[in-house]
Amino acid sequence: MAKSALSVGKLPSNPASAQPADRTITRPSGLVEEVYRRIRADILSLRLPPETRVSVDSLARELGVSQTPIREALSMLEANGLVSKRHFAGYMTSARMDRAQLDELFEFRLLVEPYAARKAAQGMGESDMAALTSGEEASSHDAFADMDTAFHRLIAQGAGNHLIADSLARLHIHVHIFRSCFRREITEEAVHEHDTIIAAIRARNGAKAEAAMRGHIERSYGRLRDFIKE
Amino acid sequence: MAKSALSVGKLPSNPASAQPADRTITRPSGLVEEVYRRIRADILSLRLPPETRVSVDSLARELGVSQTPIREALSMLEANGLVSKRHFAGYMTSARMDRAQLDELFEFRLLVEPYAARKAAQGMGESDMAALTSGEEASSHDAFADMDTAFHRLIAQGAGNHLIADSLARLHIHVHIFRSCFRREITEEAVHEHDTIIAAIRARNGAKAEAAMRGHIERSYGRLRDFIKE
DNA sequence: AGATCAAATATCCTATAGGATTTTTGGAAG
DNA sequence: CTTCCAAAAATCCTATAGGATATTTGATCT
Repeated sequence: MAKSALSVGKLPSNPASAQPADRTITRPSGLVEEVYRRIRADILSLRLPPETRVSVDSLARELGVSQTPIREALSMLEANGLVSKRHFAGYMTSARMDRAQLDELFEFRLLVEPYAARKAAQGMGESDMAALTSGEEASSHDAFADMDTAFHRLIAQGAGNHLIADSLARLHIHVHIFRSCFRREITEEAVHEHDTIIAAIRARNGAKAEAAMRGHIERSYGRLRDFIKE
Repeated sequence: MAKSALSVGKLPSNPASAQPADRTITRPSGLVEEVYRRIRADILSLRLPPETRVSVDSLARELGVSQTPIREALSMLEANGLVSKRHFAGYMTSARMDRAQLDELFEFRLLVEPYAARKAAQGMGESDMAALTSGEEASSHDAFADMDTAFHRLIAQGAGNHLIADSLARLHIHVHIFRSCFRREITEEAVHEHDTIIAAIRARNGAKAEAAMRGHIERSYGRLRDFIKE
């Protein structure tokens, strides 16, 4: 994630990643980032399920730090839509997506991701293209979820537009949470669809990549929609 | 802006707005929100130009509050991409868009806004549609900038997808800042283009609205691009 | 004059404390 | 048994203080 004044929704990137032989001086980078990542990880892993109250005091005691950095981290999480705040009542993890939100989310993905796939097929770097993996070798649902996130992230980045990559990354967080609530999704189909997309991108076939991505998202929507009765 | 777990990028909405006869008890809503809006307004009005250092101490003295709420507000602004932080060095307003970022921004708008215009034409509410204004009666560049923001916001909301509305709103902030740096833009053309779009939407002509919006954004890009030599 | 380095200042980051508000608990009345 | 209300507990919100770091200033040397 390159520097970008427009790189809205700053998810503090892991400092230990993507720095092959960086000669920069080690910057402790502060407690806030660490607390941020900790809480964010807890939300993504459902250790903090949706609509769970998050107490500043409790977190301070649990993590052994004072309230100030925790409040800052929660403010950032709030700006990123992972928690919500009520005045004098504290923070709470956001509610799980309902049907209407799922619809909106996939409408947005359907608008942006096929376009991103086309552009990625046309201009993606060779190394990133080689790193694409369908998630076939995933050993668990959690492992597949992570590989799926990486798959879509790589393609979004391959489109060469930070705004596209960032907005899709932000949305994918909620897909991840939603999926984690229902562990019965069929991953085989998704793996096959991923393979089709990878093949189109490796062939530098933009139109085919776009169509394959569109189909993948539509089917993915169908697989997820059934989990909501409403 | 309706409540939405996905309503990422929470820009604390003005509490005095859009509450015609609300019977809810007055919630002071805290210093943080007020500080947030104050700093945000200062950035948008160029009272805090791009790449200006923002000192927590100075702000605390200037606003007469302690550092804690200011730090929280700045954390939110950072998550929204309006300021950036360097550890132990403080906050700084984000840099003005360069050519590459302008290109990415308008590529994104060109992808999303025409689609939003089509959907708005098909399903927009009558009252919102009546509120659409081209900005003809704007008396200054600043006034036109605000009306332009409202114009695009109404259409984005008319599309009925909070994710679309939110992401476009966030991007438009940067368009606003960019434009404010160069006050020589021709607004007459934009007004005319707005009128074309309004006519198409009022006629419930989705295809025409989409095309008109596409043309408007392309021309708007052309008008803004000239301000960057690089 | 320009560059270099050290001291002084300004600022940031985290911790702690006190007042204000919400939530919960417990008991009494219907 | 349920409902309602008051007191207690927990929690939040803001302010202030002290240690740590970056930035600036100013003097010295080449």
